[in-house]
Amino acid sequence: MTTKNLRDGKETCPAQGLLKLLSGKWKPEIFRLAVEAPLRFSSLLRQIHGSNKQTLSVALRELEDVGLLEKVVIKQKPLHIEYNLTEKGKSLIPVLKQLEGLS
Amino acid sequence: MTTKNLRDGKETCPAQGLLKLLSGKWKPEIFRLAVEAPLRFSSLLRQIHGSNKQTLSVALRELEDVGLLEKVVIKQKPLHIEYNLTEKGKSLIPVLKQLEGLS
DNA sequence: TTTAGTAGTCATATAATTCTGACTTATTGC
DNA sequence: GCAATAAGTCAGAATTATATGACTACTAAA
Repeated sequence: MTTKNLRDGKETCPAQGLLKLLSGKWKPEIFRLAVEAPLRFSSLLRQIHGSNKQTLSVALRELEDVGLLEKVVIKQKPLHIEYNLTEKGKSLIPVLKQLEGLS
Repeated sequence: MTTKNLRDGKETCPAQGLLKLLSGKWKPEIFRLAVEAPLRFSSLLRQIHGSNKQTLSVALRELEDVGLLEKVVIKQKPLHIEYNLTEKGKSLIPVLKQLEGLS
């Protein structure tokens, strides 16, 4: 799922755009971890097995682009960056909980 | 999204499996049409622009495999086949409506 | 038994996504 | 200035998903 595709806006199915927000191999997992605590890149890389920097980096940017996560730069000893859920991101939580309930 | 991937069952995110049910370029659209009325292959092909027999055929089979659609063979003049929502499929409707509400 | 309509399959080609490993940038402390 | 750490980017390879066009199977009516 490219950012281009995320934005091409030719959807005829109203829910499709929102399903796409979490489409891709790792975004649901990234989102779930973001619900639990603010994300940091290196920690994400350690927690998500089988993925890689490139893919996670792109996924984080796309989640940011669609307004589900926001990036916060923390100028500490070694540079730190946090990804936090936005309000829009938080609004998805109950829907995902409902989805879990259906399994 | 292959059937293999749909079934490999290595999810750590509880909602991911269900998000995958409707993953792929055409499944959300197929599902939406199935909510409106029973699906027929040739009609689907006419209604969904930009896709093709092969892809729709695979998507229908996957939706059937995960238990969202059921296939009904109707032995009429020319052979007819209908795809209908299962109970599981119907249970997804309110969740998708909620998703629409978030856009 | 030929023909027409529906619902596909198959082999192959193209496109999109994900992975790998080397390289880059920014910050702080020595 | 130099090393260490975090957070990436980049080019290219591998994998997965989607598209194209030719072909097949089944049914019923003529």
